Amino acid sequence: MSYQTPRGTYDILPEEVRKWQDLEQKLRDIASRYDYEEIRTPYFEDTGVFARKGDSSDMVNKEMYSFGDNGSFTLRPEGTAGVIRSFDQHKLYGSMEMPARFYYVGPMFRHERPQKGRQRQFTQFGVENIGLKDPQLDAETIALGIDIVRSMGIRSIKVCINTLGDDASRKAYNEALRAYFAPHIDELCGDCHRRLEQNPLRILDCKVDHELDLVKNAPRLADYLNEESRTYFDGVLKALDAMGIEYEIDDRLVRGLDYYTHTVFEVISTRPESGAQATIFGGGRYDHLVEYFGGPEMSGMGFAIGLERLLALAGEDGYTFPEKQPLDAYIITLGEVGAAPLAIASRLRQAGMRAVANFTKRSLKSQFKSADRAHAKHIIIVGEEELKNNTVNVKNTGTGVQETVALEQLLSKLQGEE
RNA sequence: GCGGUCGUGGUGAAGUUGGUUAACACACUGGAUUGUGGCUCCAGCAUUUCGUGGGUUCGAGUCCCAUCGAUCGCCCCA
Repeated sequence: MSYQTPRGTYDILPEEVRKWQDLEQKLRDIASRYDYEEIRTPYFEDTGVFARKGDSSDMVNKEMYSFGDNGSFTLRPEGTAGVIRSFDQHKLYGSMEMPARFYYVGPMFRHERPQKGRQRQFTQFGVENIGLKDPQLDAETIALGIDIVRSMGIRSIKVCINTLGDDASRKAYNEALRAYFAPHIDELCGDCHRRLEQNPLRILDCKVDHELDLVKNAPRLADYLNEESRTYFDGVLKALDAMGIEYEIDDRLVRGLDYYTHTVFEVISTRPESGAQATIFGGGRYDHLVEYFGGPEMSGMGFAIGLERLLALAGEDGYTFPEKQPLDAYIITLGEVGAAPLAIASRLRQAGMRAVANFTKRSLKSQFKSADRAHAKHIIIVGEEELKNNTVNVKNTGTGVQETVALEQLLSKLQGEE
């Protein structure tokens, strides 16, 4: 019998785990600077949490892992829905200071064809703030994401931003788009036929049709924004300017989830190696999700970062991850020494040191090699002869100096050389 | 879901128009040095085996089909 990881999943081996731990530490530190607190929701929810009526995204329509009676449960394909569901379920709007600020880290699941930077189980870090609708908060949320990307040494990025406007603006625009495209439906691709009904906005960023003059000359949302929406967006841009964050306004940017209103953004890698999956993080404001899950009328804002992509870019951009911690002591043996190495290692660990004892009777040479590989600061040689006098030999691998040390003085000797 | 490329040991890989013995390097293990490593030298290390399962052939790692996986592009998105 031999098994391997299912398609689109992967093991994170110890050497890689060190990188993940480094990254997770940074995520928590940065989130904490903005006073975000972690929230942990289940890895699966009732299917309805994700499959909201009228959602046109592929993620919700054909990429979900559903199971149970009639597919009543679904492995979470994204983080926002679960957080908002939880916020409403526990009526946190009644007990928390607004805006409530949450972050989450964990696996997401989508049934897609795997590719570089696209797995079936992948990891996202995301933030959501709920209960305050203010342009400055939108800008601050984007800044948080950029802080994270920068902390991993990634510099080659571009911030793309757009506004979808409020309901009235969006409704007017959608009608204009339908009216514009309907007579030309034969010129559009199959996916866009569906989009015309469900969410005509998405025709604009269709990869198949975007070169068509028909699409290029389509009505622009900017022309349908009402005063309030326009002012809000200007406020966001001004706030970004104030922080010195450069951005590009992309009026084709509409995002994958249909729940967005007003600000939407994407931060992409400009390095060519990142391939087709260049988006590092993306998100936006959502005015109706809190209400949808049974809460009050409250607006929220958030984004999600793909951590696999972040780590890949950190490596490509030359970020150096912390080295494995060296051992304080590696204990090797000569002759018949019984359980003495174990006892010594145990004592060192009680004192808070990292120690490993070699239990094999291999040649000195190979035991020294093992000690080298462990990058031990000290090699303790427990020999049959010395043990009779209650001593061991201690070699400092930094200086190369070797001394005979009485057992009861070993600990203070090692600590003295720290 | 669609299209292209690929799949040989622990790793990187060589493998000619299908023809006895699957290079080479690194890593690993042991020895030279029977109580002291990081250098050097020597030896061992895929032995019904070339992702898996069928097929063609006197004969297949080399050809065909299927399947699983990886990878790149499309779609989608983090």
